[in-house]
Amino acid sequence: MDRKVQKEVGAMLTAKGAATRQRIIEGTSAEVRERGAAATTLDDVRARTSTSKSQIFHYFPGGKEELLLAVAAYEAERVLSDQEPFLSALTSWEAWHNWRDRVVERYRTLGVHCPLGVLITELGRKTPAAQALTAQLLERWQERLRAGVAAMQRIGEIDPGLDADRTAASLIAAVQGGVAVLLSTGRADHLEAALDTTLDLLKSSGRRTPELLHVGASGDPT
Amino acid sequence: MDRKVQKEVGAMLTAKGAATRQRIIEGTSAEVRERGAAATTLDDVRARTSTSKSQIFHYFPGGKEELLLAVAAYEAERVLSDQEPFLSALTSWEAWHNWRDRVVERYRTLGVHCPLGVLITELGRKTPAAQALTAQLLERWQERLRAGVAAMQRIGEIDPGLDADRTAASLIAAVQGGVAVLLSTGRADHLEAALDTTLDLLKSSGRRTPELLHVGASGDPT
DNA sequence: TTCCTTCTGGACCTTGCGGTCCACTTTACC
DNA sequence: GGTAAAGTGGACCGCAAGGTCCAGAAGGAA
Repeated sequence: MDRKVQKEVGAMLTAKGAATRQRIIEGTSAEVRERGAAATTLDDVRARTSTSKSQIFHYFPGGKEELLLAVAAYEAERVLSDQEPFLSALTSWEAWHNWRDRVVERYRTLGVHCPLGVLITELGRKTPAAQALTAQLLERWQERLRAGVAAMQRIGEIDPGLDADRTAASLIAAVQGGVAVLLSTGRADHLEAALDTTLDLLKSSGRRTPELLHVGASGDPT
Repeated sequence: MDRKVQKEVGAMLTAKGAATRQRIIEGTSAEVRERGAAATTLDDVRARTSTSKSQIFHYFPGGKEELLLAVAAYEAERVLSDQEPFLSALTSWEAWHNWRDRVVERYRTLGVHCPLGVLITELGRKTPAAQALTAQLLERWQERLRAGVAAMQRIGEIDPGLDADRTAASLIAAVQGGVAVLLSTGRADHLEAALDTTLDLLKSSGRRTPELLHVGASGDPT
């Protein structure tokens, strides 16, 4: 078996080459988080990763655009994996709250340096490829949430009359909106409020189903 | 009385000057909506507004940064005024739905060319002045929504136990999140879903108050 | 060892764009 | 109508930053 690794048609990478390529991606990723995509220059990347211009263009012939796209894909993968294991097992309210806490804590820590936010807002609008990548990420994310909602509906904790996909969409919007506000003001209040509010709706919808009805305790938002 | 208009200390504008200044702002605003702030060059502005470099720097000595800040302020004003008269009279569910329709329709029309989104995401992160402007806009917006929630609480349509400010915050997040998704995918589904979901929660919370209790009809989300 | 491919370093080119300068015109007030 | 301030046009500058090129080093298969 060949020790060289095939990247795509016609492109071979040695172990050393693959390492360099990865180093460039991760260095760029860090740079983008700190300064934004537009403000990140190839010279910054070159300095940070101890490489040279020729290497960047060797591994990313499309130049800066191709590099940023690779970084976006790299980050997109992390967005979902960072929410595990909670995201894949939203089968109890405890799991949902753990997920909520994970999301809030992650973005609170990242603050302005949210990788996805940066890439979505700076790349998504111009590059069709980046836009497709974003759309695909959101779809996968939403599908996980939809599955979680459906699971809760099955055990009677969420009103079966609700549209699971639409509900998942509004959860996505809650997160994205909270992050948007966080990015522009530095405060995570909206993120928490939006998630809590939406989760409260889901909880109370379950309580309202006939067989489990026990009204009176109107979901305390604190 | 002087025909010249005082702008700030030491700066006088004739009617002609004021008109030119305004033309520059509006032209830049349009350019930014179409291409983004970073991609908008002073030459674009110059061509579009039939002016010259010297005029831009005459009216905005701080260069591009000052110009964009002026545009941001101009747009921020429009964001709220575009939601009138609904935003200031959220005293019935009809008013709330009219407001919701106005927001959805506006952003659906604007699509990728959302002025606030562009400015928040491209300027907010770097310029402290722009960030302050954004924060202030969100605060004013949230205060209007908070007042609306409080009004509905007073007439028993929303659970008085809810934190009005926190609820308003989650509505803000719903809008911002929907817009964020719209910006990166071109679809307004999330915006609608998030607003509808949140409004449903508020409605059902009112229904749950003791004196108005008539359970069974679990808020149909369609 | 030999030969081919991949990898690396860095000088160099090109261009786009923010910003400057200065001469000239128009407006406003006396 | 004179004069000073405000408004206007456009040539020009400097530099940052993306991108090119080529010579040479390192690595792998025979």
